[in-house]
Amino acid sequence: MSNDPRQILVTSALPYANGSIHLGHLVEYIQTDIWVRYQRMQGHEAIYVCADDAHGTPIMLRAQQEGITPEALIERTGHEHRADFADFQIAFDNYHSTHSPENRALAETIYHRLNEAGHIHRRTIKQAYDPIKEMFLPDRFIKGECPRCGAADQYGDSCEVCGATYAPTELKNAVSAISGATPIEKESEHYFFALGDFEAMLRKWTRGEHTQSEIANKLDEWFETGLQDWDISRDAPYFGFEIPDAPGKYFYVWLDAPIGYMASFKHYCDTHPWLDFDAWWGKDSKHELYHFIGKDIAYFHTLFWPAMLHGSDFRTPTAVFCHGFLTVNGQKMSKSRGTFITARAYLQHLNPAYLRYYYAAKLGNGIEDIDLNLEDFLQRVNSDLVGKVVNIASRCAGFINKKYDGRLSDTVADPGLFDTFAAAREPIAALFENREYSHAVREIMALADQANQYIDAHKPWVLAKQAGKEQEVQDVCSVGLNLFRVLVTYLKPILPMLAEESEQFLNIEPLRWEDAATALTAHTINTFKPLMTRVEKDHIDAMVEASRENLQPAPDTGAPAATACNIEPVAEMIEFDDFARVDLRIARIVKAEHVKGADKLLQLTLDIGTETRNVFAGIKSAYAPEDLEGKLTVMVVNLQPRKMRFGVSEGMVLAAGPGGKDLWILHPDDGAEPGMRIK
RNA sequence: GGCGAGGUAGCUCAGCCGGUUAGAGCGCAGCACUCAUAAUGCUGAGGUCGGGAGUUCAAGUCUCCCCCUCGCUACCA
Repeated sequence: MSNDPRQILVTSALPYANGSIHLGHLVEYIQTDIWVRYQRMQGHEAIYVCADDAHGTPIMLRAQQEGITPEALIERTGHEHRADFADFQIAFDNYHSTHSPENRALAETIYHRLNEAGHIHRRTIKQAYDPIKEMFLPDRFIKGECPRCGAADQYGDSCEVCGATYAPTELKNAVSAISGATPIEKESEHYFFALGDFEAMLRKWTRGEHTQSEIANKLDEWFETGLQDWDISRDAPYFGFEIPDAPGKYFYVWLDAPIGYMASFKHYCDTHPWLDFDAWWGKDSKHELYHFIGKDIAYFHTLFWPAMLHGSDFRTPTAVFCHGFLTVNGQKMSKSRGTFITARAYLQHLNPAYLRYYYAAKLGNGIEDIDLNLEDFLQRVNSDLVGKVVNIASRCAGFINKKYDGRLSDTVADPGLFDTFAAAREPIAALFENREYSHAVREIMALADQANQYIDAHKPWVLAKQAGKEQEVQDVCSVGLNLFRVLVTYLKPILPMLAEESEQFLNIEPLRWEDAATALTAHTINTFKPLMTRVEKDHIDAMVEASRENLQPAPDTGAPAATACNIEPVAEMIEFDDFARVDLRIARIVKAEHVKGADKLLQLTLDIGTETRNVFAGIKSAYAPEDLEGKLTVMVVNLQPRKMRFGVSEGMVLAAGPGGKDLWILHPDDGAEPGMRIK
């Protein structure tokens, strides 16, 4: 493994400055960090940069909601993010912000170059506009009734009840989620990036082993669909960078976000003058550039981003590495289940090393999702790390410290076994290099088993009681500690803190990968202190409990739930006959149950006197099934049955409220009976 | 609906180009040991490899159909 030092620039995706880092984010940062630390241990120059993604409508609105400036918001979030990452030992060389002078300059440069080369087009488009807020509305900020199934409170792009997709303008009774006003259509000139100009280049690039095969497949699909122009401008008011010579037009947040990688590196160069920005980002750069991202943003990183770079005379990435999503206990992270766990909530209860190890033990180089099974997490960490690895040091150190003054033997008593351990550094290195961490961990733990078997076979505690066996005891324990040292070397990218404390214990310089090749002999170590304690079930439970949200879920992304106090305007007048067409009845909820796979639905069985109806109602967020059973409510009985994903809904129950927890179904006064018509 | 990934022991996962009685770790049971953070070692139980059909001398491993899970997507990036 004595290759020439490589120059490697590595990035993780930029977290959005609108929310906290959570366990899902950390999959990526831990994955990247392990890779970077591994490269550094190999003696390569690996520079790891990241930044907060600070622009866009959600940030602007969130700041307004809190009554602060966007700058203040992103400043605060930036501090929070940095602290979270630092505590998880994510070893960024530089952590910057997309709202920075470097990013502005680079975004402008790239834009100018693309524009001069004719890759920017201008076109007037129609968009929904909030006349009160005086701003254009992104799809997610328009709510209304689904044009297909009539479900209320749907976003402007798609219906979460029936799955229909549509333009925001098709939404019925649409309102701005920001002001509650009815959006109007308004024209505006937008700027587009002609992605199609780069099809040939992109086809070549994506075939060149710059992406995983799964992503390459996906790209083929996108090529077949055809590459569309990309809308890269947004109208004021917008928190971002104004487009040069285009007053009132701003770069779309996704335009300057990846440029943030460059900006962060540029900022780093300014304090590290021996680094030449152009040598890393220039068109003919020989250095390596890697982006670690989630599979959800592959489109941006494997199409837009290389095209933008290529079109503006910068280098393209060496590779883009995608990973899957995180599930907790086999399900999507959920606030009500307490599995939506922020980095900070985790840190308040558990050691970050546990999570780093567990993720490593599950991460491969594919794009499969990984599951954090909390029960498995506890057992795995305890038995592997505490029971196997740390135990090796623990069971040997006592003898060496007490009987031999901390002195290791002059020779390696079992060179064959040590060589087995040392020789593993090459295959394990290859696994780290290829991001096959789970495989690497398996190999390392297999070695740990061998080490324990060795100690068990030689039984120093028995020898210690026999006169004349002093040398053997020292030898066996010295071998054990040497094996431990090799294991720690291999685990160091994953567990830097454990490595550091072990280096202190072993009284050695920071371990490099090649140190695994040679043994420590005739060397004095320090007293052993427990290097890692067990995961306590109580702590996991406490973390989950603390993360469980019983109250109103906080608006974490997208549209703020600021509509609660907004009263919809009165709809247009109708005749009595129009109303009479709607057949409303008193119904008794005889059964209410969860719908497997549905996020928002409850399945209700309603007695309307003459028959029972099966109705799916989007009220799961507000009601538990058991609270509904037996109650009377009001339903529309002559609504066309609707085939839904989970079955046919034969009517609808009436409810009011903005959604989420704030949803209330109607109850008649005492005395009403199922089947009675409401008129 | 389309596409992608997946469905292998209780749990988490390996199984490359098809080839002997299907593996690992954890968990479980028994035994041993007591140096070690009740850690470790040995032994064992436990799987018709989602279901069905096919190709083959031979199929978790290839083909087709079906079922289930997850994700993306549905003119949106």
